[in-house]
Amino acid sequence: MVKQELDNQSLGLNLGARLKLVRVQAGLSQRELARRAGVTNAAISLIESNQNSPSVASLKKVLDGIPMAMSDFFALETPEQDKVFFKADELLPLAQGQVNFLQVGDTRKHNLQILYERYEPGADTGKSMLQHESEEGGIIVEGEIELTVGDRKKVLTKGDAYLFDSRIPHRFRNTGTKECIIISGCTPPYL
Amino acid sequence: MVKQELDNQSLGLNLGARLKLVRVQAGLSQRELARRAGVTNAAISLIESNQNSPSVASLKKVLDGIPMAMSDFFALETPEQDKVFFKADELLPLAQGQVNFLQVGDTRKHNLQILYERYEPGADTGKSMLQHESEEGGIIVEGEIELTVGDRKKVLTKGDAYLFDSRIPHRFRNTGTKECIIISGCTPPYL
DNA sequence: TCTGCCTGTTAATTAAATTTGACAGATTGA
DNA sequence: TCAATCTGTCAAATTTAATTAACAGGCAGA
Repeated sequence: MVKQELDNQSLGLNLGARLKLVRVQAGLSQRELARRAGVTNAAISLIESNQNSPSVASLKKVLDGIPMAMSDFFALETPEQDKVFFKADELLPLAQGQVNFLQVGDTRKHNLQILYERYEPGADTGKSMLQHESEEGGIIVEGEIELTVGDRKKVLTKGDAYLFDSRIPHRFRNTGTKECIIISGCTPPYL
Repeated sequence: MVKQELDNQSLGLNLGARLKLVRVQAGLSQRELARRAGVTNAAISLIESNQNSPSVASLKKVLDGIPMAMSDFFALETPEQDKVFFKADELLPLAQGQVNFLQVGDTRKHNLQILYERYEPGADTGKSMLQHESEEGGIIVEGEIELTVGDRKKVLTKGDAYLFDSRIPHRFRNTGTKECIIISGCTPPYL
């Protein structure tokens, strides 16, 4: 079986590209760096081609051979900056369980949070209503959801939508028998 | 067999202490962080007790559960800052082979480099003489070494010492039959 | 055109990280 | 006090990283 590149290039760090960048800028071959670092050249080859994710100890040894500090290494800019497009499997899981949230991109760099939300039948954001300093809205893509906002309550189905001030106590509950999928936005980001 | 703590706490990063610090400051238990990060609580326990060195991918997942950026994590100050005392096994290996150098501390934070140097019989820093913008000196602790500085050459034995301007071409060669141990200093740091 | 030496890659093995599934201690509420 | 639930730890099984030992391509010098 052919070895695959790691999913999502190790969760958004393009570790391989980063290492190759600093190695080449230091004017070192894989073998020369390996010798200085006390690891094998194969290890460096595999890291640079994103075929494995080195242990922190290994990466430290490698960077000591450059030499470069871990914090500087991870502070490096990479082509991943200002990412615009995201494959389905690149969305960041925020919650896992009966309620499932997948986030688009990095909220530390944006003022808008876009979520793919999945509620299993019976899933509920809880009796103690949510409240935060944001505005949020969304459109139901699949199934149905009972949404309570303040003293108003309504069951929304496929194609329906909502938009409200998140400071008003609110609650989502899947009262249907199928899973419910919602695409939503929130600003500023919550969660 | 009882599992040991990793040598030298993963080469000077106190990864376990760092992680515990940020986890506790985030008000999370090992299990809660594990759930958010999508790893097992055992993994976090082992990392915090320095019993393994996580892969970069794992550490990224864990920090995403905080959340915290890799660069910020490694930029954290730890009790390792301004380290004054070093156990024998905490010295940093710079060269491995016939010639063996162990460095005291981090030269990026100091202007003085202290080395434990070990030369096997026949070991030689090379015909192409060394030359760098420093001053260096040392004392022979064990065995004997032939030192050439410019046009002067001498065999030094236990208790003997040297001190010279490193801009003068120089060379160390173990002409004896036992290993030679030297403790040396160099400023500014070289290697 | 050879030989030698460099580059990076890769299959198979070894070593290590991660999960699974348990355990014991501490705390909370009935 | 008992049960339920939390805390962190750990041994065994599994998965993954790291090493070893090869390979092929490029390039310089004889």
